[in-house]
Amino acid sequence: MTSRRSSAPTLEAVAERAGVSRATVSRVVNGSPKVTSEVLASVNAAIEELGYVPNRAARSLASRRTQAIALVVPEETAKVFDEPYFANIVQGVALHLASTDYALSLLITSAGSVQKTRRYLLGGNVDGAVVVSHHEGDHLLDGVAAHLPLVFGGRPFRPTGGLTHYVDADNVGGGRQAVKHLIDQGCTNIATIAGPADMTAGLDRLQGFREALSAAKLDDSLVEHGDFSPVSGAEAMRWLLARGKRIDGVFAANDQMALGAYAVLAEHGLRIPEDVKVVGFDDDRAAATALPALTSVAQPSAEMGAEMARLLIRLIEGAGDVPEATVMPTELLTRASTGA
Amino acid sequence: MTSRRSSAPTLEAVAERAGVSRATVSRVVNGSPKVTSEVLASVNAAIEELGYVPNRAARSLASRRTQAIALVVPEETAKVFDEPYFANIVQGVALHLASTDYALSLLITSAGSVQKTRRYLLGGNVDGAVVVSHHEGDHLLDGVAAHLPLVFGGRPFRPTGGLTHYVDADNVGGGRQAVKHLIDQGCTNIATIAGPADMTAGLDRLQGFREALSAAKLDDSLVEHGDFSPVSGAEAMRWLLARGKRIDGVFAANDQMALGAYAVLAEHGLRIPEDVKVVGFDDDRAAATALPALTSVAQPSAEMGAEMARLLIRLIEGAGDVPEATVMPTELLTRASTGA
DNA sequence: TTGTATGCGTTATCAC
DNA sequence: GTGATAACGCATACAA
Repeated sequence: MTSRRSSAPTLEAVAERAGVSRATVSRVVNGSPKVTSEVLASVNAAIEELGYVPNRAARSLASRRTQAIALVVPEETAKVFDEPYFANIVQGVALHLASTDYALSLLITSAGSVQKTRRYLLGGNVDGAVVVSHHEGDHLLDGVAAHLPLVFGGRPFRPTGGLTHYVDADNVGGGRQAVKHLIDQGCTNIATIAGPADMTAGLDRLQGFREALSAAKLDDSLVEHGDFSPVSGAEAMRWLLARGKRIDGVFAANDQMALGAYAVLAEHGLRIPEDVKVVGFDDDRAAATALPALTSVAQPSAEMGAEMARLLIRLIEGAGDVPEATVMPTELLTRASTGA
Repeated sequence: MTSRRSSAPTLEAVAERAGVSRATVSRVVNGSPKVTSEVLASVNAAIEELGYVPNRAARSLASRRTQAIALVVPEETAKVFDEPYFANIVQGVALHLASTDYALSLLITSAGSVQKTRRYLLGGNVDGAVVVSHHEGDHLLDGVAAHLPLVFGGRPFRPTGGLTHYVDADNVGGGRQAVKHLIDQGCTNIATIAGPADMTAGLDRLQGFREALSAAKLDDSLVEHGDFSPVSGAEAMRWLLARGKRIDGVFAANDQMALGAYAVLAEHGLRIPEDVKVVGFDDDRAAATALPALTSVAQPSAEMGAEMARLLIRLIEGAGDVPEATVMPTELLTRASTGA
């Protein structure tokens, strides 16, 4: 049996204690400039003495603002919460919000709870939402953007009429960076294990691959798609080798697929990095501990989370100059797999 | 410029549309049994047509309940969010809550925001909280338990007078399990790299180590403490070897330290598992991909998160039979490091 | 600068 | 079973 909370002191109690009206207390609490320093002091004293803390529900009801934002994560994503990427996004968002006055509601949306999520978002529970999703056809939020400020993590698959804002890593640049590094290391026959065609991150990285090769006037036809899983990476690598062409460099759209390829290369008696150099993407935790350690393109996921939160708050507070797209720089971490 | 939300339909609008009073609509919304099926139908129709969704702030203000719970995570913990343990706890809590009517507020508490967190919790923003912490001296929540139902993740360091409930993994049993496995594999000189002395998880695992050795009448004096980091594991391993006694089995209180020990064993020309068998704890993602793959004790972290949420809700809803301690079973995953 | 009065959208206590 | 009506705790035009 736990004892129940003794009803908290209200604004009115503070008003009486300080000998002023409720309105004045409200002003003090909300930091209004129009209040005498004397009154301010006595009110603050009363607040302190009573341990007053404003009731959010009441405040939100009266002000029509909730001071809360939602972080929407699809269940499939949550299940792979151990992908550092998502965990870091969540962390970044939460950490930034901790320095503001906004609370964070974490929403995990399963296939069956789409309606529930929509209702939650549209039910005036939050002032805005950060959405971390990435698949095409997430109609989940169709129309919501018209009613609620939204910031997406990752470039949406299709343009959404100017009212979606998003924060993305520079996937094209990262892909370019990765492939350029392979070229610099002497590779001339470079293949890529691309991501699925329904995710912009995969497509953008592939484009980076093409741009780098085209700039160096090298062949860019060695392309196979995977679904970001290790087995799909192995599979793709098998197909690439089956083409019979020489391959001395591989750029995988993520580390998991790169590591999947490791095994297949070994099967074929190809050594990394002597025979084939490999670069991944994401700087998965497994990258550094792999043998050989995997060179990878890192994206600043925690910072991206923080940036999403920051932009959302600006949108909520009515800033008119919030950029539709925010692209954050990637970083190439060279390791043994490219002979670093 | 995003267009603003067109004020949502209120309960009153539904009432008018259905030709009944607001009270009746409220009853329908809250599933009261005292309502004619006809009225119920028409009200539901109106709700559907208007796309009505109740306003939480108003509801919470009137009912004095928030239908929200907080998940409190200390910042240091958040920073190691990539420890699967915490990510899984968060996931477990969030996923369970998704099947209920409760919303989840994620609170990351930094050293400087302790007061803010306390205010949030005591300010009637939530009906209860799940606290994932584990260090001694987290006075952060002193006294809060008296006002708000709380469920901790992990056994609190000191008893708290009967009003704290917690969910923990069977760390003692897990430690016992790990060491017993080493014994079964033929080890007779077993050492342990224990966790810090101010964390119950570490202490409990150490106790499991002692119990298993004592049951087998083996020496249990080979103990060195680390702080759960890889370097501390390496350090501890060095000290253990420096004692000059033969060691053919090592139980590390977590995988990170076990992997730290890997390198030191190699330096000393000791092979795993031929010369020394190693067992870790947590089933960190790095465990399976390590070379050799690390045998480890896994704890059901996602399930623990779900259980915490479940218990908290029962507390909130006044159940009197909620157990103070809930201990969840661990599982030994045998891999190459113990010659499996 | 400060106080007064009204409203925010629901729930809950009554009568009917 | 259903409908008025008073809270719930705070913000905010408006008056002073």
